[in-house]
Amino acid sequence: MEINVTLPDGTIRRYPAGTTIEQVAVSIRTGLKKNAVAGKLNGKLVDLNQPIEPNSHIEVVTLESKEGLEIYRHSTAHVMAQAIKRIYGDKAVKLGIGPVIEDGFYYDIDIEKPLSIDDLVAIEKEMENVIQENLPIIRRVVSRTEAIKTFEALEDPLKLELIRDLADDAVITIYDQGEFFDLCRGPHLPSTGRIKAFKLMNVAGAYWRGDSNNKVLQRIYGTSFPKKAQLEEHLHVLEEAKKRDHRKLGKELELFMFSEEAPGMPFFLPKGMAIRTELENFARELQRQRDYDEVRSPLMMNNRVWEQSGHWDHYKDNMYFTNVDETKYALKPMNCPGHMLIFKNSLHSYRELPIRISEFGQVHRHELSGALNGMMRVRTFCQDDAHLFVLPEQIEDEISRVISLIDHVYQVLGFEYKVELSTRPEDSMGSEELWNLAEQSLRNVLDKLGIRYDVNEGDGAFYGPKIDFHILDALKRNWQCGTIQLDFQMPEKFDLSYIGEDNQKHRPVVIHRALYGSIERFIGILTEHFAGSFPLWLAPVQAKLLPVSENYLDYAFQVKKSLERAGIRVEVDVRNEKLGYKIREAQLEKIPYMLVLGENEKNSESVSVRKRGEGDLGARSVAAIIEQMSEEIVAKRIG
RNA sequence: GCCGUUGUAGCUCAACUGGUAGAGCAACUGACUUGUAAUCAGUAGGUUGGGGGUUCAAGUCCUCUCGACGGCACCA
Repeated sequence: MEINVTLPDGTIRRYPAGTTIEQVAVSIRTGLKKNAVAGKLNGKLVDLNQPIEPNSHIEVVTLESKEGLEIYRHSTAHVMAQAIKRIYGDKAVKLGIGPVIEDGFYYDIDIEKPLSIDDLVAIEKEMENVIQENLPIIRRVVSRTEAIKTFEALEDPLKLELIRDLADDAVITIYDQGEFFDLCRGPHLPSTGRIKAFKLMNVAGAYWRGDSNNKVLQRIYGTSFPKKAQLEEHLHVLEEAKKRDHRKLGKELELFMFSEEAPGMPFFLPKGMAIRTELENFARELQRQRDYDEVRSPLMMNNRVWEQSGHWDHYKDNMYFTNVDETKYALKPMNCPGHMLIFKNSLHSYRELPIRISEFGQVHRHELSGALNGMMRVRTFCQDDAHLFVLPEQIEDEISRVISLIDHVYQVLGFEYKVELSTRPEDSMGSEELWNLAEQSLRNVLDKLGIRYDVNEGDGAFYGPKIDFHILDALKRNWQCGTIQLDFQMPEKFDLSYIGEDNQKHRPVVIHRALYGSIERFIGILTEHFAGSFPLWLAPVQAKLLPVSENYLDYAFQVKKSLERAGIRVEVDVRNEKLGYKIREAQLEKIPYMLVLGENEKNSESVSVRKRGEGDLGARSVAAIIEQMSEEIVAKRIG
């Protein structure tokens, strides 16, 4: 008997009943068999040896597709589990889950012996054996009782828990490969020999089922690729990321430091401070043009303010407290309450609105010790914060203005970005209608501006929904920076009002927003994005003067003065060293412009220009180089 | 916070199973007077993160503690 199936290109083919997906693949193109890892039967992923069904839609999944790669990696995870069981014993190793993740896979296992990186080598070796043996990977449907019996015999409580939680009507499948089998939905590669390039990366602790009340299992991370070259490339990218690590570069370039005396609290060194000041002034100027008023509020306020704002209820676990003359004070974790007090300091007419209050506000948040990470996750940081007090009918217009401001900032820095809308979280304040209204206004603005966005359910702030901006750095990593949050709660809590046209009191709406988010973190991101080679306008030292010998020091200081008068940050290498040596150092410091000064230059009021990334540009008059650099700085040109 | 790893000179790193802490760079001194990625010689630099313990003897072993790193959990 023959049956009809439809292929992705719409053609209908006839095959004998019982034909497998693999046989279909061969019939389409002989070369396809080599690349095929699984199939899709009516849109559902299945194994290659799955027989086709009458009148079904058939697709062959190859290694080139995302799904194909995931199957490939999933099977690699199984091979790893098998190798671990072979080495440490079937019953000594309890298997948790072993899913595919962004760049590879992991398997969570419960095993007495703490595994270290060194143990991974032995596991990799055994994996090679499993691959060499080229064991067929075979799907087997089992009944619930059969599954339970199987894993009871194995004494694996983790798998039993997973089985217990499967839906009543779930089809339970076990995949066999040689002596090894695992509870798994599949699909899988047809055999272990298909795996060509893999590497185990790391071991770490991880809570069973992601719950911190559960036991900690050992998680082994690995990755695999269809081709050796792809694995090499992946490892190379990881190397590159390591070289750009802002903690390493921050130390080498003397941007910032950390001390045991203040964990998670960065010290800005002069060079890092120069970058920070530039970033602040950039934002400051843009805000000045957009009618923001800059303020500064206290770092610490009476605890009753935080009780009033709701921070005490929703945020106290992350706050620092202290006593002042028997009164409880708290270090601010956010700037909003301070700005509410400023708004309340005077009476406001509807004519004044919108009022835009900005602050480079230093906040403190007690992050868990294990969460700290360089400048990326700290316990004190500066928010480029602002609160806009607006009339209800001004909401959408104000928000779109902020969006265009954020867009401008990211464009100048050369970042692509993605937008996310975060909605009401579980632990939220205020009525559902107000939340719905707030979420709707944010959607309206985004839709009106035609901005593509993802929705992040339940990820809003406790006082309101938000639009987050995620920038994409040079290594395509995602960082949440800018944010716009709509807030109907704070005005309520602080009883804010303005006098309307009708001479009555009305409640304003508050919009919280930040462009960089945390300046500390933003500098960390910029450091990695530019690999320490900051664009001229941000570079801590914009030009380094390199006198060829001590005889030209006087001339160097004269040129330095000229550059400084033009507002250029400049240093002179006064050391008694050879030119090559000075160049090497300046190069390692990633200085954008090196200006060499010797006899010729001194005689002609000029400098020899060596530009970062371009090399020797030849001589130029002092006036000309000032002109060139100033132009580049003002334009905020990137590289 | 949890699991694991880790901490040696300003920096980067050595010191076999317990047996006198060492190198390069940087710093300092001197010579050289330098032309596009490292001139030469010399000098100094340490309670091995901190406390306690085992031992004839501890950088090394045990224990407590602090920091950092890789994850997990958390991230208003």
